[in-house]
Amino acid sequence: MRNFKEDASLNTLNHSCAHMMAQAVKHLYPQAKFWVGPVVEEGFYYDIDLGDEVIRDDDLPKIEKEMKKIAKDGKKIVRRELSKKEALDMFGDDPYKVDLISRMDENETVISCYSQGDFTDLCRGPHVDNCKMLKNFKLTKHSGAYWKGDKNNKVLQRIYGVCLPSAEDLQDHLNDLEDAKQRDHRKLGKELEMFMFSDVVGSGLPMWLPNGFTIRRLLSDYIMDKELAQGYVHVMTPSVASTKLYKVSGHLEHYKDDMFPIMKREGDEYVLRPMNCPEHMIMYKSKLHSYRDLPVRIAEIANDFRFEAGGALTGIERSRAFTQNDSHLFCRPDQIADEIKAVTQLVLDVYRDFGFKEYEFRLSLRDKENTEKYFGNDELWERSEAELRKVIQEMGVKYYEAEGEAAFYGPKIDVQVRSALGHDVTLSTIQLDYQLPERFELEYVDSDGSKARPVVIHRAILGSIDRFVAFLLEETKGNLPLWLAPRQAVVIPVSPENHREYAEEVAARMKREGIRTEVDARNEKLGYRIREAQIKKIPVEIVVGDGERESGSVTVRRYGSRQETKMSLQEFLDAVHAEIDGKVMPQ
RNA sequence: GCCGACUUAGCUCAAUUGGCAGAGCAACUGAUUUGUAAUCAGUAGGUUGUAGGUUCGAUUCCUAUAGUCGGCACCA
Repeated sequence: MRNFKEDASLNTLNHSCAHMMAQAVKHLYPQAKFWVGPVVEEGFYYDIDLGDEVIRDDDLPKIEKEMKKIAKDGKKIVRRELSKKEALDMFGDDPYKVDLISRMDENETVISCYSQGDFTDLCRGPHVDNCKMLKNFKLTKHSGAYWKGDKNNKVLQRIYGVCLPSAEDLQDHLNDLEDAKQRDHRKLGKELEMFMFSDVVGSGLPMWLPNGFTIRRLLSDYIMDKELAQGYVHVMTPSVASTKLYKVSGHLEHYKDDMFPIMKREGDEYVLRPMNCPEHMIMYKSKLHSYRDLPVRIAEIANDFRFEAGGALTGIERSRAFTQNDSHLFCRPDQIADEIKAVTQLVLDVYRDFGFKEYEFRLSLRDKENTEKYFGNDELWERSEAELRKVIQEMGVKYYEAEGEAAFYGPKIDVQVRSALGHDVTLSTIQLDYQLPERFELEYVDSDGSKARPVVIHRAILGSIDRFVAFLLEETKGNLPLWLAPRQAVVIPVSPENHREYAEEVAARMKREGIRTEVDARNEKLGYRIREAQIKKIPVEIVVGDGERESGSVTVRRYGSRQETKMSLQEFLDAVHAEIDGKVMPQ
């Protein structure tokens, strides 16, 4: 997908188009006042104050029509540079522009504005020379957006659009967007019967159907095996806990409104747990640890519950009941670097196994201004941020830094991926935490016999299994690797009447060898049953008729291919086992 | 939670300005006995998300509510 922000010429084009849109909006809504209209990765938008009016779906075509008129009219676009005073004089009656101008540095910033016909707007530029270059645009969506991103502020009207050099480019781009919708995990999940929702069960509460559950089971086994090989131990803790626990951890204070409400019984208070770190802290504390025992790596495939805001729910990418592939590493300060490196390496290994190539490491730091969220002492924050930065640099992986993305208790290394719809979401996370050991008064006995405080590393590799499945479905378009496919093979007798017995025989052998196999001996034509198997994205289709039965062989066709290969049953089984064991990704 | 849109059969979608709610697929029944992406015929399937209201009459208009979708805010 194109990146309108990073491509310089697209950036200029879209920036200019944002202004042209503003001009059109001004023609149609004379009261309109404009905040900012930046270029973003998916195009441009402009935030507009329309007073009491709001933008509705049918308003976009009207604005587009006006924009077309302006583009056709083809006014020149003229740049002018202003002093701060001139700028304030010029835009003095517009509180939004005054807000922008007054925050500009008088000496360093050149304040510029661009004019086209009857419209002038403040802008850094650059712009194209003439409005007639802005003919191939489309307004894609609109929404309310809080002024300055603060929910206490007024809601402005935001209109999104894209502008491309040619009509063909624009059409291609719109087609790409349409294609992306086809691999939305919610669509694939429904079609392939992976999971479902019901408003009777409740919003944001996924139910995993047999196909989806099979994938979850396989993924859980996969990651637990990896963890076992690295010295993790697995535990299980309850999905409900006393609020006392979350008072100690600090979560109740920070996230009360994002948790399912408190349940009261027999004088006690309970919550559905939003995460499971505190339980692991308590487990660690249940016995005395020697410095020799560390690191202790406690892992759990844990169900957690968060009352996500209604507008945040997105299928199984973001739900109210989910399962974390969580772990807490209790280590000595001198072990931090090695542990984080091992975890980072595990992330890389896992992503390679699944063929993920498009992902970014993000060093998530605190926002120093936000002392409400990021409490604790500066020195500890600086130290832990520096530690993570050092390790990630030593690993030699590419990363970027993001302020204000840290957890309240410490900085993180997050691994970000982009969903089919373009959402930037966290898949894996590694978090360094000095706070929880403090709050839970964790200890180990050091080599000199004194009590010392361990450091905790929170980490999730698959992240939430739910979100991981969402991403996997989108990446593979539902064409899953053989080892993960819920239905691995279907055996189709050419004639249900004559070849059913042999088909059952082949399927029985495969099932005995652990291959998830079905027989499709329905009274339908072969072509029909092949088509169904393809639609269900079953990786292996086996056709058996007279020839196969007589020679004890099978004819194999793979998902997405039209090639048929006849081979002995044994040969076929060997190939399938090799592919499953090798966790081979589809090409 | 905020702004906007949507909700019709199991699924995907139709239904002129308010006038008897339809199609394809799936399901079921029968015929056909199949060699690589849809065999033919028939049957059944709905208080049009829910609750109110306007009207002689509401899928259509109004109000409330739930869910979904696109953004915004949030994301331990």
